[in-house]
Amino acid sequence: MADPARGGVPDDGDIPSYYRAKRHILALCKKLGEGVALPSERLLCDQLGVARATLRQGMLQLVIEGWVDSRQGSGSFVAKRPKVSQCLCLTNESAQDGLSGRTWITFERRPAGCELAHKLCIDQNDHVIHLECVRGSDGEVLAVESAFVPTKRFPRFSRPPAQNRSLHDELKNRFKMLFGGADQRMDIVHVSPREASLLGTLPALPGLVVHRTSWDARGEPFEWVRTLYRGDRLTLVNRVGSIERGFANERHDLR
Amino acid sequence: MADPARGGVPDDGDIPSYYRAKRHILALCKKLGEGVALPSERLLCDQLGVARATLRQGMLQLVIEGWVDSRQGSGSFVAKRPKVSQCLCLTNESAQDGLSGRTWITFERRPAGCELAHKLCIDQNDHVIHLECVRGSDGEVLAVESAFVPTKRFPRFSRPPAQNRSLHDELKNRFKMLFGGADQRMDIVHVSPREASLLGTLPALPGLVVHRTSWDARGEPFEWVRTLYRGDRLTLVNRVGSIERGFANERHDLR
DNA sequence: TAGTGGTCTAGACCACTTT
DNA sequence: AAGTGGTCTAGACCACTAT
Repeated sequence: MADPARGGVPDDGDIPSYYRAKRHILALCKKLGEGVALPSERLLCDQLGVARATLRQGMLQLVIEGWVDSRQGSGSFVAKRPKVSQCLCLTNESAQDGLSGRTWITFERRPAGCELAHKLCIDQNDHVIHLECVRGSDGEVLAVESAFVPTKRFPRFSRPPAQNRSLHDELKNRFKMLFGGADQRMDIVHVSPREASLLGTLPALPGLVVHRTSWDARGEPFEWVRTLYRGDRLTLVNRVGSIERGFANERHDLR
Repeated sequence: MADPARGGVPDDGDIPSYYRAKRHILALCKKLGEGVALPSERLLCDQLGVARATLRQGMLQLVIEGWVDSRQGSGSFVAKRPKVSQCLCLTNESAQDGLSGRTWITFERRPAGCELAHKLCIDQNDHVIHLECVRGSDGEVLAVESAFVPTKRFPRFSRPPAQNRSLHDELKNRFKMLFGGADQRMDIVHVSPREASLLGTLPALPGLVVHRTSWDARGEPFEWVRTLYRGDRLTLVNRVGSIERGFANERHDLR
C-alpha cells in the first residue's frame, strides 16, 4: 500500500480472476513500453489459465483506462503517448486544448421540440440550427459534438463555420454575441454504433459526455451542446484560480 | 433522428445484438417507471433470443449510465431518482454538492516517495499526511477520497477533521491556509475490489476519478487529492460565469 | 429452497489485417 | 491463408436475497 499514486489503499478481499488478469497485463505494459505489441489474447489465456471472455474483461478495462490500444485484425499494443488533455474552461477554450481541429459535418434547421425548447427557453414551435462536428488533432478523431442554437436569436446564421473554426468564434465575431456563462454536466456513457464509427472506437467503450447550456451577457441561453469525448484517449482538465502555471500531463496508475 | 436529446444523430450501420438488447431494456425502463423491477436476466434472454452474456453486456451499460440498479440475489430495477450532482468548483464546494457527508477512515504519516514529492514540490524524504474518507448523503456512499498534505506545511496537524468536516475547512480555519487555485484532471477508471466494497459497487463498473493538485495564495502546493466518484450515481457539474441560476438536474437519454 | 445477479468456461463464427 | 480482435452461444457454479 505504499504507492501514493494508487491512493494509498491496499487491495484485499477476493480478487476476481479477470482482475488478476488485468493486473498481469498492466505489469506487462509497464515492462514492455509504449507501442510494443502485447501477446495475443489466446496466448495470454493459455499463460494465465483463464477463458478468453475472462481475459477480455480485464483487457477492455485497460483499453478504457488508456493503457492498451486494441486493433482488430492486428493485435493489442501498449498505448502510446499520454492521454490528450482537454480544458473544460470555456473562456480560453481554444487556447488550451488539443482539440482545435474541427470538421463540420452537419448544418440544418429543424423544429426545437419539447426538450430542447425547454433547455433553450424558447417555444416548442420555434426552430433551431443543428450543427455537428468531429474534433481532434493529428488526424485522430477524439470527440463528436452536436450543438443547437435558436434560429430566432441568429436569423442570418445560414452556413456552417469555416473548417477548424469554433461555433463560439462564429457567434462572437460574426453575430456579436457576448458570452455570459455556462453550465456543464459530465457523465459516463457508452458510444452508439454511429458514434463509434465516427470516433473509430467500439460501441462497447465508455466515453465522457459533457452537456453544456450557455447563456449570453443578458442571461439568455444561446446554445445547447453535447460533446462526446473518447474516454480512452482524453483527460478532461479543469483550472480554478489564476496563478500562472503549466498544466501537468501525468499518467496515473491503476488502482 | 428527431430527438434533440440524443444529439440529433441517427443510428445506422450494423447494430450488435447486445446493443439491440440495451435499447429494448431502456424502452422497458421508461415504460415501467422508477423503482419498478425488471424481468430477470434469464427471462429477458428468452424473450430476446440472446445468450445471457450478450444481454448482460447491454444491461451493464445501462447500470453505468444510471438507468438500471442491479442487486445481487434480488433483481434488477429501474434506477430511482436523478443522479446526484457534484459541483467541481472548489470555491463553493460545500454549498452545492450532494456529498457533504464525510466519514474519515484514515489518518497517517508516511514518507512522500518519488511521485508524490514531485506533485507537492517537496523532498522525497519529507513526510506527508494521508487522509482518506468516504463521502455521500443519506447513508449512500458515492465517492472515496484520498488526500495527501505535506507535514512540513502543517506541523500541528495531528488528528483527522471532525466527521462531516471537509479538509479544506480544516486547513483554512485551523491553519489559516489561503486557497490560491487548483488543477483537476478527470478520467474514467474501473474501481478496484477494495473500492468496490467501500462504494457498494462491483469492480467491473467504471467510475469518474478526479485528481486534484491545489496551491495556496503564494502558489505553493498544499494538497494532492484523488477522488473516485460512482459513475452510475453521480453527475459532475461545472459552472462558468457568475449569473445567478439554479442548476438544472436533468436526465439525458441514451444515444 | 428457489430465484436472482456475478463470474467463468470452452467453444464458435465474424470482420479485419498481415503475410 | 493464417492470425488477430469483436461478438456470441449454451451451458456451469457461486454468493446473495427472498420466502
